[in-house]
Amino acid sequence: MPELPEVETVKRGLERLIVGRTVADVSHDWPKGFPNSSNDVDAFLIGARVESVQRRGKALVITLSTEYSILIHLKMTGQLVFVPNEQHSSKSKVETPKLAADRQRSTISLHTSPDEVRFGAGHPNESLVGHLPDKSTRVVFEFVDGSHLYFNDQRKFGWVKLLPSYAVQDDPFIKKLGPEPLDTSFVNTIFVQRMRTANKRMIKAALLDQSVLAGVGNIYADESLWAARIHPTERVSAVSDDRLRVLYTELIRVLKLSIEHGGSTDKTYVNAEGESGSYTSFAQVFRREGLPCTRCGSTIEKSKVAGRGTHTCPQCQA
DNA sequence: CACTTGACCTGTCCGC
DNA sequence: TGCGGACAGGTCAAGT
Repeated sequence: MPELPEVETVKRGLERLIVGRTVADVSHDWPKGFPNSSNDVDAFLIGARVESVQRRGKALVITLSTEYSILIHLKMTGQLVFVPNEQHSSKSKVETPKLAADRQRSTISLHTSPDEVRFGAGHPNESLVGHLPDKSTRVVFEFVDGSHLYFNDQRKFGWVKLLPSYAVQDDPFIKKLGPEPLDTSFVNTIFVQRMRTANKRMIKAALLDQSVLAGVGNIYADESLWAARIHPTERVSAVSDDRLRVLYTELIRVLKLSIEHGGSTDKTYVNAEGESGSYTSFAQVFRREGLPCTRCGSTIEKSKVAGRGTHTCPQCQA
């Protein structure tokens, strides 16, 4: 369930790994891979050089030298995995430590949230790279040097679009997104303003609304509300500016903390090669129902708010 | 207008 | 061991 920090992590990885590479071939035998475009796709992709990788909310924008851009949304189970050329040619060889290290660095995990690791919804990192493409692979980009970028999506909720670069900002999905929480211009007064536009709604619903602000999903909504001691069902209108500013601070803190951890999976996951799971989640409430609140010891509860699984401390967020 | 529900999907887990 | 059903959650569309 990639949210802002996970997508940001992927963006940074892709920036390092695919910018400057030239597309040699693309296979996209999938309705949501480049819909509404048939043979044109190849014309604008093949031979195109990757100019930049950007993130907008939970979406990725890959800008190409053909003045076309690829817009990608990972939704729940999307992954983008880069596999360098050596992976294929060395498949049957005994893997050297150096090769193993290269492989670790080249793997970008989209299954970045702690629960994904814990509950095994994703591929274990160590076995993923050597076995691609697999049955969840929807789109494959091959670069001229023989490396590949795989778009995998178990549940097919995600999508990949190709559109002229000038049209990205007018794409319906991009167009309705609110401001980026981590922009330097997104100060606490802006946050309060944005939240007030959803004043009548439950505060969790407001946080999740991508048009209020972009990038917050279920995990960081729960985590930031817990940190700010605000109950998810509280109406925004019932929360003072002061408390909203606290929420702002906690939200930014949680998002940045997660990015520092490589997008909410810690290094255990990325470095999972042969190392047993000494993984520890930084999450304070998310998927911790039945466990003690780290702040007061009360038992974390799970309920449904705005149609989503919601985790709260009955004491701290009373 | 605000909110809920269902749809989109598939893999996993739980209870019988 | 198998099987049905609940569940996961980002986003959109339709219904209340």
